Amino acid sequence: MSQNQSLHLSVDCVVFGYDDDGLKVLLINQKDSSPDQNSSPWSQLPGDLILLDEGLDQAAQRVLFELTQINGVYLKQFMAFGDPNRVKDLKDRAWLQSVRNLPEQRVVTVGYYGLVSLQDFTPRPASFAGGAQWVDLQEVGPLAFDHNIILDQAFETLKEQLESQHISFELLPKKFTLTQLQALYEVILDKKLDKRNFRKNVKKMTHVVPLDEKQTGVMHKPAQLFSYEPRKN
Amino acid sequence: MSQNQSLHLSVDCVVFGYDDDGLKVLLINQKDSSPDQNSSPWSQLPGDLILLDEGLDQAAQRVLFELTQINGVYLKQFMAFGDPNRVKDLKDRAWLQSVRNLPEQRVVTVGYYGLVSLQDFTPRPASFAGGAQWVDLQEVGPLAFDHNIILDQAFETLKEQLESQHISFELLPKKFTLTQLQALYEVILDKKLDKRNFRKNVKKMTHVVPLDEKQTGVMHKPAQLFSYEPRKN
DNA sequence: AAGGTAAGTGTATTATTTACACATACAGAG
DNA sequence: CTCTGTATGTGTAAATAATACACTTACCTT
Repeated sequence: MSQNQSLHLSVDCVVFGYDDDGLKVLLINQKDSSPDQNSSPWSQLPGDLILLDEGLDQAAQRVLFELTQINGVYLKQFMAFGDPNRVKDLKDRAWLQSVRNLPEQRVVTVGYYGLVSLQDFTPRPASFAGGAQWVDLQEVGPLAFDHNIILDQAFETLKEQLESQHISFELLPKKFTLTQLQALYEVILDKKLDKRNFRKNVKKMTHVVPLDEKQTGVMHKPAQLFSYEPRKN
Repeated sequence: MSQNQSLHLSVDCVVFGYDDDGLKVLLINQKDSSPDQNSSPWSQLPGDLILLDEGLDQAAQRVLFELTQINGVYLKQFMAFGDPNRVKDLKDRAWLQSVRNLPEQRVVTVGYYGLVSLQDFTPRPASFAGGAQWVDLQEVGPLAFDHNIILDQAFETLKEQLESQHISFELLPKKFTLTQLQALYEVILDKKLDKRNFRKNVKKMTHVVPLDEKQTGVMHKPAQLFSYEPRKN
């Protein structure tokens, strides 16, 4: 208790996005502001230090918005990462020096995961010029810091909580077909599901309600559209 | 990014203990080192600031040992608590001033929950003179800071993870009867279970193995003893 | 009008969960 | 030694949930 035990605290957001093309994660590119050339620009999860007067959930929302212009998505804390050396790796030094007052200071981060429907993102936020991009989960390369670990852990948590929490609907357009819902489950759980049985289960979910509306413009029998109506209780 | 965004980080341990008498939680009493009398000594969860060179899990183990002499228990991170005002309450000021360099500094805490078998704690660590005590979950009063919230959240997490992780065995003596195991489940889940069905399920758990040993000194049919043998795989 | 495409639907089979009652082994009392 | 009290230990039938599986329908295109 004698010396100053202060450190930095950040939040990192693992935002999953889904469209018919598969499951993506939102990454940003570090601005290559380092003077020397030998450090290539890494991708990383959107994250930054929290402000001294904001709560954690609030910080996650703010940071995500500042870095990607994405607003109001479902963000849920899933784990804190506190390895004393998690930001000490050589590869990460140059960038830290360019953006932080105290680049050597230890940083503990709180991980959040979030979910968005890519269909509802039309058109994409202009600010994506800023370096944010949706990367297919299969194609994520090495990230800055320990962000690969954080991403893996977030995905594990997503799988576990998919059925218990009502998460899946955040990943779909507001109006969706049961086939879309099923495809989403299949991507996340990584296994094929039986169409009939799946639909039987959905019928039990009282918060998935059919709309008076059908798919249009498809060259097959148009599907019934559904929406998610969370009941407060 | 302009000003210093350092803050304090602590760990708090919610250690559950179980004996035939019920489910308890480990609390410590703040030493009443305040000069003025009008601040009564609060109970709190064992917790303290982390050191700058230790990991979070490591910090949890150390802090728990320093405050209660309890060593090597299963401790699992469950949530970070970061309300900017969580240590700003009037009731907590005096104590903070007596133990911290920067009593006004914001503290974010990472919650861990842990489990011990009270039967295996015979006799109790001498150091419990230091003010640690097992308090029946029903009888926990108001705690310092936001520790009631942390406790509730830990208990929720315990319930959820009881079956998926192999947690329950940490709460029992090394040799236990199936009736003890069942009673534990009933306390945590807060519902009665059917004896036969419960035993059927346990038979499926390959890591619960019968010993060549029976209960002695009981005035009824002695129960088979079991132990928990985690298989590495 | 015909062909291509995904939507939508029911039933039989199997596995899992639930409900339920009596014989057994020991300790203590008489 | 016998009797009584007490918690242990065990099986089966009924209900519920999970799985496997194939054909008709509605729309679009050519």
